[in-house]
Amino acid sequence: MIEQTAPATLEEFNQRLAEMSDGLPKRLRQCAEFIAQNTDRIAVSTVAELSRSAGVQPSAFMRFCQLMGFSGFSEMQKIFRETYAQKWPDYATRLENLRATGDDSPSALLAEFVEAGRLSLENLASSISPEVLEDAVAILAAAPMIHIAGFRRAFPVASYLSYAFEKMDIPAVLHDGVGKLNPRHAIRKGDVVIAITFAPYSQETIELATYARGVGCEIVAITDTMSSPLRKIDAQVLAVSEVDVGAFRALSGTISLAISMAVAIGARRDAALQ
Amino acid sequence: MIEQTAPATLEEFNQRLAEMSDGLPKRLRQCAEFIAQNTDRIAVSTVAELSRSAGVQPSAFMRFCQLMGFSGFSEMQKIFRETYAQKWPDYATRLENLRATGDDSPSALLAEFVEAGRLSLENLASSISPEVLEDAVAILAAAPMIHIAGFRRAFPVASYLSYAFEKMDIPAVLHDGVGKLNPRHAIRKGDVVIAITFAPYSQETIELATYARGVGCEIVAITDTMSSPLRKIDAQVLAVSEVDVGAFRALSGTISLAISMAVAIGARRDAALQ
DNA sequence: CAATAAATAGAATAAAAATTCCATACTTAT
DNA sequence: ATAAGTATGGAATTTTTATTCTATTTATTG
Repeated sequence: MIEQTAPATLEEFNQRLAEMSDGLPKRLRQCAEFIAQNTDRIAVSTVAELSRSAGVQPSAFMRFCQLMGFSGFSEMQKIFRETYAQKWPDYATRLENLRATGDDSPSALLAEFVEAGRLSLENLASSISPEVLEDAVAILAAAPMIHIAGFRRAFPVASYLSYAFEKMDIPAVLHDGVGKLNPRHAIRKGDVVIAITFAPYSQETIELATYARGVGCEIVAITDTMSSPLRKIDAQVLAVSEVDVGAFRALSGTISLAISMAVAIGARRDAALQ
Repeated sequence: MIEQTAPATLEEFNQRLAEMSDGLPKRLRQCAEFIAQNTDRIAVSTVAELSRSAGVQPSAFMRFCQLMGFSGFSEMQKIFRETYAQKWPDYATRLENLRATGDDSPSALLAEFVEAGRLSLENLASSISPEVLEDAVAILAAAPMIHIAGFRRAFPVASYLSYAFEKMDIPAVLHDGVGKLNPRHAIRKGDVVIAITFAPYSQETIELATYARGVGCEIVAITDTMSSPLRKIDAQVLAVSEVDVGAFRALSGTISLAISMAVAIGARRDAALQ
């Protein structure tokens, strides 16, 4: 055996695989070829599965792992599981570590939020179904009046929606709770309500949505995946799972979803006028 | 226990998770919440790893799997390992797919905003200097009172800051322009103003900041790189360059910066009390 | 065409992981 | 305040998975 150091990254792994695969005996070559074409399966398969798919014995596959420079299959699998896990790091643990090292500098925190934001955006891209979004936009584009409800940490999202609708001359009311006025009289049958709330769900939003549903309004909900009460009132639910940093979240995903929706509604209305 | 059929797809899984998570005892709720936010790690982790990250015992985690309708963890893991292969052509491709559904479809727009948000966050991470941020945090942590000014599209950021400060018991006032009252009388020497504005710069924010500077307040500005008027009044400037999509922007970078700053200030104050 | 080295298959063993079980702590209702 | 019913933590057990060993086959070379 010539090489001793194990590849530590995906790049090194591929390079190693390429260098190695000349002049390999039959079964080992089978392994190399199979892996080259199914690299992604390493993370989620067992030796037995992979070797069977490659048409070799488990022991042959083990020898292949060792030739690649790893002590065995588990060590090789590790780099693939970690590469995968990098995209979904465990924030609870990472914060724990950050605190442990005493590193609560503002820029370390910023890095956390940036990373959390990026993750939320990636989640969003894969979790929002085009159909559900399309339905929500269709409902809102047809609304004579849009009511926006979102308090506490959902309020920034609500206010940005309100800003966007104003810019595009779309009739919308932001229910902001100023003066503790009861806003219900403004909600009429046929209007549509955008309700934004996350656990712990704010009572005002739920009540407003429930009331509106009662008088025959459609509800578009921006909420989280877990047990949102808005699911129970037959709302069109857009689920966003934001990644928290400590007790706060960056809202990146939620705001992106909201603004996309607003712009899509604007475009839909413009089209309808022509 | 009422016997339920196990979810067979990701959608069914999420649905099940949502309907289940009401009235769950503590540990099982911890499992549910952890899994809701870390669904993708199921494929590449062991029960021991997941339960440790969720802060529960392996046996609790097993009970959770069974409540979800599976015979055990392995059966649950199976559906994630099987769908893994389809997810691997990952983020780039998913965005591609989202875009492919049509040029002005809501999901294509969403893809644009997601991408813009990611770019902004990357920019932010590399363009904010740790020293400047540190200075801003130091100034704000020492302030007897923080005034927050941000209107129009900066208002969501301002309101989120206000929310965060309230949560952490930090004295702060959001100058929101309700009732067009003149807020200046509330600004006293020694207070600090956070001014948030982007081109085209809103007059109210500039005026407020200028006035405050005049009476001896320090100013922390969140603004864009180009020739912001706030640079002229000797403010501590944090520059964010957001990427626009059409006439709108996703605000991801700005909000992430703001919330990190707020949390850092909170930590600094807590430390000072001990 | 031996003689030797390399490669392989399959069984045996070791290690790790999942799953179950049970004593104990906690809730809830009376 | 107490008993009945749940929920929990931790250890014990079972199952699965990785790894090693060895007899046998296949290739290589003088």
